Amino acid sequence: MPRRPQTTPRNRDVPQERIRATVDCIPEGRVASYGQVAAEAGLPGRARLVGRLLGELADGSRLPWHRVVNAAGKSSLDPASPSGREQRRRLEREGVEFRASGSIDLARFGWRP
DNA sequence: GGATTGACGGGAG
DNA sequence: ACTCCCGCCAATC
Repeated sequence: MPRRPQTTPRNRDVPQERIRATVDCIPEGRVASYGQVAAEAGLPGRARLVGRLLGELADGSRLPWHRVVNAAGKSSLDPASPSGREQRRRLEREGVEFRASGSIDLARFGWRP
């Protein structure tokens, strides 16, 4: 019987491509949670896959990775790290406001597809 | 090939 | 708001 390839290089990229495409859909000035991105990509419950993917993006990626935050409306990066500050800088430039606690009001800035 | 590790999430207490 | 716990699963030890 022909064996069903489980994790060949080709089909490994399918979920990743769906996630990429979804992140690319988040409009300026809006944020989406990892779980939301996963669900929109047709991969409910796979929030961690979104996080892993974004973590592996090359520096020059044009994907709007900064528009993805966790379900609490906060960045999952260390705010003091270069990428953490970059994320906030980019979001603020798009008009996203941060509370003193560092969280974002998802009711106002959350992406509603 | 088992155990650990996460840019996560939701529920319970 | 916070801790603990469990489900999730590809990558890495």
